[in-house]
Amino acid sequence: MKQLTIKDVAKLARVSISSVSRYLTDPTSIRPAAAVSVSKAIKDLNYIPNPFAQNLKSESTNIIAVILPDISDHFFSESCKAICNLFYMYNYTVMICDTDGDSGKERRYVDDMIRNRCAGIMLVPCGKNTEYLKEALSRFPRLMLFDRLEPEIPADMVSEDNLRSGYILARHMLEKGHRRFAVLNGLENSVNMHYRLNGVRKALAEVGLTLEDEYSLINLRSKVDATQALEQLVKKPDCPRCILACNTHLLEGIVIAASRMKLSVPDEYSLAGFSVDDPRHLFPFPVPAVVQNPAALGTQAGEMMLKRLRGTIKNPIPKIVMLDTELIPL
Amino acid sequence: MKQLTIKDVAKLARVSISSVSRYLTDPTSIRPAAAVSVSKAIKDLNYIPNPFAQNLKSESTNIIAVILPDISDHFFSESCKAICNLFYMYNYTVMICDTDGDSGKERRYVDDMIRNRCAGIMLVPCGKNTEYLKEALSRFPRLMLFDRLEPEIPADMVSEDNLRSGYILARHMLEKGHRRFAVLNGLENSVNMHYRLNGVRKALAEVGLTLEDEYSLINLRSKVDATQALEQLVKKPDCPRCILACNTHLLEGIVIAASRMKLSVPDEYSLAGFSVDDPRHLFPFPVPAVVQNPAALGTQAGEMMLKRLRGTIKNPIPKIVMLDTELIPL
DNA sequence: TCTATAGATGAAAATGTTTTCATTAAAAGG
DNA sequence: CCTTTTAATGAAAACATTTTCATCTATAGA
Repeated sequence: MKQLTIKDVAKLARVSISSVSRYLTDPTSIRPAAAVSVSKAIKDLNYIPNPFAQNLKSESTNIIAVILPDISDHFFSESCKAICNLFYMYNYTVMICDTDGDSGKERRYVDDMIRNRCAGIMLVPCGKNTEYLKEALSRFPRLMLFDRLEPEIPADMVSEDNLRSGYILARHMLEKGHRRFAVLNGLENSVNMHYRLNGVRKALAEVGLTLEDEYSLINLRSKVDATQALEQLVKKPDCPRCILACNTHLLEGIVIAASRMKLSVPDEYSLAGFSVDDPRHLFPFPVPAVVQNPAALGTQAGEMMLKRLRGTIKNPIPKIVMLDTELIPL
Repeated sequence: MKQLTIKDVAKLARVSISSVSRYLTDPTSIRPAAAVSVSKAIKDLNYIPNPFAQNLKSESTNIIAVILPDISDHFFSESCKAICNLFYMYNYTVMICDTDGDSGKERRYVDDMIRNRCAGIMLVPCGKNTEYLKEALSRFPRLMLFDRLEPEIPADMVSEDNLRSGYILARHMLEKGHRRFAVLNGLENSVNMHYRLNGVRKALAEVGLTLEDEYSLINLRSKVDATQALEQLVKKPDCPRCILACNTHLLEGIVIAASRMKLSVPDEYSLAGFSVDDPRHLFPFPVPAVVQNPAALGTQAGEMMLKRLRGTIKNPIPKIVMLDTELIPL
């Protein structure tokens, strides 16, 4: 079965190929009578224009590539959903690529998408070997980053203000009277982890305190890691009574541990941290938390991309947007 | 800046266009000396073949479309990740489309992807107005369903065996001596919800029991709904002591409620249900659960698609695969 | 009624590839 | 050394569309 072409439509409608093409881009651009018969021919034949032939001329697609480390992470999947919803309204198609945190995959996806002439690329970099991005940007300027900042890369970026988030979280617990903290952190090579930890440190420093090395744990990779870490921590005779978990997974992990050990929260111990979802619905006892807003992040980043696509922002200098997060207090 | 074409490469390498094209598909198909100079020309010019021109001839892409109701749902995002990983190995690019459970969006995405000549479509139907799929299948046979069965649609399908899952879950609790159950269910229009509930009913029927209408709740849409529902339930004087939650979200919801009310689980009340993640890591007390395996589902479905794409399965009759789930006992 | 102008139309060129086909060059066989 | 076979090559056609340009038709203005 041969492919149906514009030629077949033209023949059936008894007009020229050009007229059919014109009808496709703007039905009012041809004689009404002709428009009717073209329209009928398209329906009758069930004709669908070949997008490759179209793109071959127009030299661009309406595909937005979203490239990120882990689509199964709730934070990213929520961001994605917001991005998809936004671009759906503007008739773009969103393509999500999961790099698994592998810089090789990331690079291949970026190259692939540039080759495929996508309209724009929204990237959450994995954080390793990001040098190639400079070269990619020079070939393809419609590339932006979100969630994770890469200060060296001259691209638009949208991120939550993790430094501030860490700061206000620690401030809040200080105001509650806590003086000694244990902090559970994610992977060492994560920019956001560093910003958050530095935020906490800054708040402590302001009141003349420092974080004890023994109680600043890094490279915890999962809920289970956090559960086990807390179980170990509370065995120590002088364990701090305020435990901060610097990402959602770790916070969920220590809440499970606390529930299991039947710790009295927030009386005996206080837990606090970062959470993607509202901690008031998520946990059995009160846990103050900085709630992240992945949907807002996705929407903001998407809107920035849209502006670039439409040339609303003429200034070619990269723009960096930091989003506020909200602290749900005790 | 004009686009760099194969012509430029040919000129620089002092060979014909055809030779360059041949080199691109198989470098050994031209004289070694020529191959070297073409290779050098490509590098020097930083030439990238135009995929639209390529596709225009070959009339297909290596894009797999995954269309599903909610990418922010952990179950689906895990499936997606598995699908992405699988197809990455085979040099396909995966395109994820979020329909938001809207049949209009779903339909538009399916049409879009067919128009864009994707290699295959993997769809989780939203369950409403699925009639259009028959027509779509007749135009485009490389369309399959996963996770949710649509018995009327003649397409390949891969799904977990939800009837059996509901059955073994209820069996397990019957064996533990329970006789009266409360069951919390998701949305009424979900096929899977019906299969699961019917599985539970079947197990009860086998020992001469029936589910009390008053304790079979449907249309619970979220964790919070489930939390509130359990809080109401336990107020009733004759509330069953075994509470089943027929999806992950609801199970998490009732666990939170039980923790808050400090119910003694599993002594005073027994909770059980369906869970995407291992309940032993997820909950503070023992909760038997049927663990779903979204990654396995994605991989199985992806492999079936791959077989169709390569023509390994010649039989055009749709194939239906049901995956086993595992019960993590008390 | 005739001319000027605007709008609609179709032929043909252009888009960047792959593939076919005829030709040439080289290698193998006698 | 000549013939046959094989391999490599380039010109040109094909792919399905958009766009340019010249032509034609009809309307408006005088």
